[in-house]
Amino acid sequence: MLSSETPSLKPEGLWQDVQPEGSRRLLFAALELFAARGYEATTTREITARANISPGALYTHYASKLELLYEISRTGHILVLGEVEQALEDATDATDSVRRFVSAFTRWHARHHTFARVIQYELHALDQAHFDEVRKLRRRFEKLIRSLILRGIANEEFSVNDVDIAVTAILSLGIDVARWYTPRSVDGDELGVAYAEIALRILGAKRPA
Amino acid sequence: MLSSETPSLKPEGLWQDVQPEGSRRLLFAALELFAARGYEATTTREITARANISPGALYTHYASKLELLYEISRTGHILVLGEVEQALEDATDATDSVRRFVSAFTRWHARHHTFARVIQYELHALDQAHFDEVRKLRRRFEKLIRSLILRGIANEEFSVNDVDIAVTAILSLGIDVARWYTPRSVDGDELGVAYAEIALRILGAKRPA
Amino acid sequence: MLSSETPSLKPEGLWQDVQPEGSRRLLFAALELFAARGYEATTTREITARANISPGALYTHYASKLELLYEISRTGHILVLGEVEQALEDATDATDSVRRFVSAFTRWHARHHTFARVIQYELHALDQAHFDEVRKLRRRFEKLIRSLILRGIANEEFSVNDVDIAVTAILSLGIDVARWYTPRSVDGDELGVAYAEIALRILGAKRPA
Amino acid sequence: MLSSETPSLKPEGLWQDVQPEGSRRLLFAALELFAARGYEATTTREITARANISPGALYTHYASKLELLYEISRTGHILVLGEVEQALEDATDATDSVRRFVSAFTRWHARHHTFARVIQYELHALDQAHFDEVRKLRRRFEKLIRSLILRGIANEEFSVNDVDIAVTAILSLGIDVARWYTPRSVDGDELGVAYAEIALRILGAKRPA
DNA sequence: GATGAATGAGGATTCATTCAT
DNA sequence: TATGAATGAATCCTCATTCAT
Repeated sequence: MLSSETPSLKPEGLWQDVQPEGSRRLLFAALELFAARGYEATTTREITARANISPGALYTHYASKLELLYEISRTGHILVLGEVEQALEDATDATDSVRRFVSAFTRWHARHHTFARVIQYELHALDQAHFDEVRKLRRRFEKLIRSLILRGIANEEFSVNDVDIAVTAILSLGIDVARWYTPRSVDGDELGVAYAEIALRILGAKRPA
Repeated sequence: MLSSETPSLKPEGLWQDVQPEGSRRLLFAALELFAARGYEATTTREITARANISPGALYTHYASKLELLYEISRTGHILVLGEVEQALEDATDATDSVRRFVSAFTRWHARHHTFARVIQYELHALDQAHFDEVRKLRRRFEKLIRSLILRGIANEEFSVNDVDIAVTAILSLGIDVARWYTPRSVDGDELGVAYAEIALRILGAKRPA
Repeated sequence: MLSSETPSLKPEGLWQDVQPEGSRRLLFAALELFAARGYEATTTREITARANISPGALYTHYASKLELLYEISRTGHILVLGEVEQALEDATDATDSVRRFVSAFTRWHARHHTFARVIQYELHALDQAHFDEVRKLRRRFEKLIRSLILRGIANEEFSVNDVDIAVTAILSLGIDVARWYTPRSVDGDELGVAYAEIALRILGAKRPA
Repeated sequence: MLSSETPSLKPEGLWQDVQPEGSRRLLFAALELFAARGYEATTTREITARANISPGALYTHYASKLELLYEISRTGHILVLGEVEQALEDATDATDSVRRFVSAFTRWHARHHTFARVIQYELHALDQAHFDEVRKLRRRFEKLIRSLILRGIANEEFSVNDVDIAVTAILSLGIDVARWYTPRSVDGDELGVAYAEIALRILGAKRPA
């Protein structure tokens, strides 16, 4: 029932170089199950069954169920970051940058809502060391959007009451997409565009259009 | 260690009429544990230990661990709804209404972030029937904010591109507070005020102040 | 097959005050299985089956399989020590004392060879903390026999080349009984008497008889 | 950490003709691990890792983990027997023979305490057929020392109450060395000499010196 | 011979729930 | 109502062994 409904737009080339194949299949299986049921509600047997390998074979590839979660979390964060950074490459002013950031960030969370659900809502299961690694990556999003906002304020492109709250709100909107999004609701691209517009409104951008 | 850190501002009178006392203590214990560890990662023994009763006694009060989650989810939703509805009582125009709605909704999620975490992120564990009950309650928030927005548009108080997306974004901001909020970050009241302002910007309100 | 062959002379009153009954039955079951197969080769399911309880019930009584081993080891050492100390109560000179020590020590290892096998050969499985506890008890045997030997030397009852080696050899003889003894070979009492005689010979006792 | 502490005086030429090298390395690896942790607590992966070969390669050399234990047990017994027999070659009377037997037997157990631990305490894991093979070898020690004692009694060199018990005690002392010996305690040669003396005392030898 | 991914039965332990007291 | 011993299915993980390469 899981596989048929949501064909799960796999990010192109996702984990394509993970070898051997069993390792890669485990990542995909765990990703979809963690997203659907949550980390603790997913059993290792469900994962291996979905990956078409025996129960024990999980451990020839990963040290534990938790390591699988960490690997997914880590690569997930790197993927979004990559997408956002790429979107920012040809940006002009702060307004354009924020638009690009928000639409890329939002679009990723919509398109890869399965993946996004895991990296946004299953981190609590990680142990401290792994959690800290992931947190470092997460901080980069915050720094990035904050610097764009500050630039826009300096330029007088934006008019913001409280920078911290603006940062939080803009990231929050994108992250929460993972919670409510289903492919039926909106197209990811459209949502990205609409959310970029919303972000600019939040920032009191002078020329939002 | 759980109890000391976050004194968990108990909503005044929360569950005050739940009898006998064991039932009430179980609700509080489960609430804090579900919030801290998640539903599946919490054991019934942890709950009963925290409630100072024997493991078996849970079942003299509730039919199952799941019923405890349902009871928490249900009352949680009713509480927010009550708070929001009360805030709307003396509202004037759509702008004032949205401000009241968003600041009440946000403030509740901040002050009762423990509670909010459970009702926003642990619903997946409910069975279909109970989930549907809760969903009915959740729909009321959506209907409420949507009607306010539509009124503001009709009044020409607001200027909105896509109503669905505006509804989603505004609720999203409030809900996501449960994920990131800690008492150290901001005061719940202030956050409510700031988020109300943000909501009005999202809606393109003519006189946001 | 285990239970029928060796009726396993239970030390009178052994664990008779252990409550509840499940705990006591587990001790007996584990004792016989650890003796017969070794700690690692014994499964918790074998133990619980022999104790006539369900697999999970082991953990209502003991924290782990290892704790069961520790409990057996600890009480075993205390039992031998008690028997030896009691035997020494009415001792006269060093010669008499050594005779009483060795015959009690040896007799215990023969009669309770099942028990003895566990406390002499399964200690390697204990963790450091528990092992240290048991080692403290073991040192008391060494101190005890050493003090008797030293007294006999001072009295000129004994004539010994190397006290350390004599201590080791005498304890060694008794301990090794656990390895080879079967009820068919010799009676425990007779063996005790014969080994006491051997010990006195080792010590070069003047009047061994 | 295992290898550094106890350089494990390898019996000269031990397994020197075992070919190919992987087979020999496996024997050494298994020997040290079985001695340190016990047979069941040792995994085949630990053995192959220590032997610097892949997990699967064990099975190109031996049919099973158990065969490795058997091979070690068998050769171990043959080695001690060889050493004892060689020591007896130039023996004169029964007194001299017992002295040579006991000191060789004891010295071997001390010097090769690692090896000795395996052949004395891990036999329980063998299957019946292999155990019987080993038992045949073990009987030869008993027969040998018994014949020496009987000769000494006939010669009136010795004065013994119970031959069976004397045989058992003397072998017992040597075997138990494997349990307690560490290179720090005593030198193997000295221990052999001291234990030979003790054996002669046990036998009531007329001229022990 | 050697590799290392894969197997699958079985290991200790957990845990929601039951039930005699 | 409450207890706490007991249940038994399920959990994560291990491990001797196999086998395609």
